[in-house]
Amino acid sequence: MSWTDERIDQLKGMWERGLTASQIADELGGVSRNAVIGKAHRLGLQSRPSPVKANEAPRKTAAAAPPPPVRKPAPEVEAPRTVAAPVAPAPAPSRAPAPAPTAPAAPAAAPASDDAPTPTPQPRIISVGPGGFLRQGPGDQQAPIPPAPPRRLVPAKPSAEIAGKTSLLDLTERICKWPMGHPGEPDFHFCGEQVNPGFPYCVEHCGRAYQAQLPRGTRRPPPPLPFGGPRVR
DNA sequence: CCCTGATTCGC
DNA sequence: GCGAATCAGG
Repeated sequence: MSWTDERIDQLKGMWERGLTASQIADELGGVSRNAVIGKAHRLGLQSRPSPVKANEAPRKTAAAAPPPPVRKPAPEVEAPRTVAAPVAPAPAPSRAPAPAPTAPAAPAAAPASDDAPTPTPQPRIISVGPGGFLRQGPGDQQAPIPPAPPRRLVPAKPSAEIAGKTSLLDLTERICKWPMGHPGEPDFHFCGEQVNPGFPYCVEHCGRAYQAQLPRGTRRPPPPLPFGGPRVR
């Protein structure tokens, strides 16, 4: 895979939205986590909290000059943002339910007397597809991208139903991918158990996913539930 | 162990 | 420019 403009845009977007390099990597596909990080840096994307780069000059109790394990005389080029200060813990504004008071006045009694053209209320035909997805007609296409982000984007908070559940983004090679519920439902999630090594599911769900191959001619045991069958929870 | 991002360096 | 290998902290 190569870094097409499109893929680079995706990378930028996800990186800025705070997805981890791993997530971005398998979202894009065809690239490794390292590739994503490498590309991000080459693009000059802002670095993010790294576990390995907490502070700058942590001179330990080494009395003598510490042996310079320096691999390379790093170019002194450095941003003027010299925050040599003793890493004061930034006053992290707790994400409390504190509504931004600076929010532009709500359009409560918005004097709509302006010349806004009446948004012709056309009859909308909306149907619900499998899984609860809304079907859109050709004319229902939204503008490709909502106009400039109104405010700082905050990672979507998981809905209450899904809290603590295993979501699509949580899946890795060692997490059971057995779906719980049905796509489109508010509480749809994945099993999330430790995987049965070598399989995409945990031991229990492997038992559900795989049937032993029986010798020809033998009578089939209890038929498994058909996929479209009664919902089992 | 798993994860994370940063950096280096051969290609 | 690319990304595997490596490093190093959580």
